[in-house]
Amino acid sequence: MVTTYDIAKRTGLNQSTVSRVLSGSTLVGSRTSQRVLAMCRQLRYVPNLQARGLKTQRTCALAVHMPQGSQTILADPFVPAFLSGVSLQASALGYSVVLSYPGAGAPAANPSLLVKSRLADGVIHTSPTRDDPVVASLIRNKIPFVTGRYDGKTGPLMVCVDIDNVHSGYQAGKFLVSRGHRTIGLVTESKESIVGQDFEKGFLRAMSEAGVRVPPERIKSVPVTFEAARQAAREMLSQNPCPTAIAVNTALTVFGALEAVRQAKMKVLVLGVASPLLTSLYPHLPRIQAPFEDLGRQMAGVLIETIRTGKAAATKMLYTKIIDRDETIFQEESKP
Amino acid sequence: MVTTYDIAKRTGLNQSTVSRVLSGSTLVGSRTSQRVLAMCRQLRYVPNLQARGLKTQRTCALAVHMPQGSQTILADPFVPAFLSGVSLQASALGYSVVLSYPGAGAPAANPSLLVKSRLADGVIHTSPTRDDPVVASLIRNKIPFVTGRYDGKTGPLMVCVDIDNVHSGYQAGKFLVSRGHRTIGLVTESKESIVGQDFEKGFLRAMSEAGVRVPPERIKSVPVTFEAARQAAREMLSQNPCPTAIAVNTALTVFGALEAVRQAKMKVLVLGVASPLLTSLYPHLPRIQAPFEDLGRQMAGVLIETIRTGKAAATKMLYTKIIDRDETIFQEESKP
DNA sequence: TCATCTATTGCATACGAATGCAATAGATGT
DNA sequence: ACATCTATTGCATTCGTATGCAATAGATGA
Repeated sequence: MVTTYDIAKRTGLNQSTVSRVLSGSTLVGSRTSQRVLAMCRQLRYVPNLQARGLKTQRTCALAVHMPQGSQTILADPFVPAFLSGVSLQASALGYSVVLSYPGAGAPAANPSLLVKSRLADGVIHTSPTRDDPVVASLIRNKIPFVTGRYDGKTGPLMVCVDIDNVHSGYQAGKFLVSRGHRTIGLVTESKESIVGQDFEKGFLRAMSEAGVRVPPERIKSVPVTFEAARQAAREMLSQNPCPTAIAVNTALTVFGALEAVRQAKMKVLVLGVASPLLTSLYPHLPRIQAPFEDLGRQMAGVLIETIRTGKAAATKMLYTKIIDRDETIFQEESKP
Repeated sequence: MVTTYDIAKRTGLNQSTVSRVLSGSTLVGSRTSQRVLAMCRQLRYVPNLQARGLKTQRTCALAVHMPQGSQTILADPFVPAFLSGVSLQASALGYSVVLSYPGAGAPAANPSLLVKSRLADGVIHTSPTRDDPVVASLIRNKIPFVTGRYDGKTGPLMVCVDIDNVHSGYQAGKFLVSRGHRTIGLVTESKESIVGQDFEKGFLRAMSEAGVRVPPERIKSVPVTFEAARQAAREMLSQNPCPTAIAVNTALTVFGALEAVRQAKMKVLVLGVASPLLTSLYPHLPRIQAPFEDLGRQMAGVLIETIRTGKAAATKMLYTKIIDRDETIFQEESKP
């Protein structure tokens, strides 16, 4: 392994000077600096980040804590897009990414431990649950972290970045109204989910603004499964009056609703959350596109800011778009 | 931060003794050992892995290098399942996981750099391309790594672990024959792909063993897109004789083939690679299940073995299963 | 020419854990 | 009681980098 001592020896300088060149200190003469950098390239010097971290007390790494329910998650376009966003932004800012998985052994299972054992400087925590013990632990240990919308206790180094689902529902509702629909059904994930609640809230606001009444039987909360969504949509389609459009708020349940419409052989528009597969299967369908990759980007950026400044960056909201035949409409015009 | 010195001070021992207790040395008295461990718990001691790594020259971390084509990848059930397997096995063996992404900045974009900068001890490299420069770099730098099937140059610390696609194709063909099919079409990914070639090879072997002739127009290689697969299947369905079954070798193209069958309103069996969505949409369809999570597990395990022993572990092959109405058949019986 | 000042560079040490070697304690034998 | 041996423990150093402080060079002024 090539160290700063090797560079120093070959250039006839002191290790400390080499170190200063590498950390961009202004205390070094430009000729010396050139010489050192040339030698570093020649010997293919790569800094030892463990040693650097030991000295500076920082790791320049972010831990990403993934939710466990692989079953739910696997069907989602969320993970790869999100991780890609996190990775790209992190590395653009000089940070690397470490994974944390519940169910794994220590310290990987516990993001607080990951930070305390100096494998990361902060944590990205996706989809917190109510009274999330992981969040509590992060606050207690004064660890910089960013999470989704969270109702519980907050901390001085905690930041929230999330997709605005109220806005998403509002946008969806407004879009359908603008397309002439007046009898609109809604299929959201179960009542316990904040995501689902928010979407419904926004949707209903759009309806009331448009003067459209939505009777309770036209709003169905279901578990996030294909079958549950299909059942719900099927029941809705047999109602009188039958909806001309159905809004759906997850990337999986869309397929259930579409199947119901298909089986019923009816012309009912399904507006759901985009996934690459949905685009492939129904390229002409309008859809709600959630910015998962950007969510990763923003979370990484905001977390690094928090780590660097030592105080929580500002909360951030991201907005969905409605995509219609490859044209983006309703992009941000109705953003609060 | 609580260090071994703090533990030493509070127990009246020397730091070296504390360190020995923590690393499980036999050179320590059991009473002393108890005392130290109790104090560690009391002070919530967490070892500083940067310091440990600096001294031991190891990081106990694996780098996972993900392929870039997010477009292809996003539709796949591969990423989340695979990462989950890697994470779980790695942490079970005391390792953590670092992400490497092409397109990211240094060192995250280059797994060799990740190892040289001491962020990981070895690399998991999924889906190598022909003459992969990343593989070449890993070999040149004598870095322990595991990758998929690879035809090019090999190295002393390189291990291959992959899903046996010849076997998968063979299994698929044999299954369809056992179900009475004799006119069978095949849709594989494009000719350049080793995965597709292998699948076809195995499939054809099964056909010839069964004495079934497959004319060239019943074998189609297509790009991995919904639309290309649909076209290919549609053409096949208009042939005379029309196939009674079509085998498809990716998790995305299945949907294209299914759509073609559906539009043609024909009763043709589509046997494709399983994904959670496929299971949701067509729960009763038999399907090829690829062990992505296990692939992650095995790759992590084999890599850690290679790191620990300093020489390449044995190459490993994993086998797909055919799932039929929640019963697994053809599991390993035809494994070479 | 000499004093003074600034721009560079070198020296020494610290970060926290691991480990070879020396030192000490207690146990054992005679 | 003494020597010898083994089981523990302590001491000192190392890993590679960063950084406060001291030292030196060259530049500037009078």
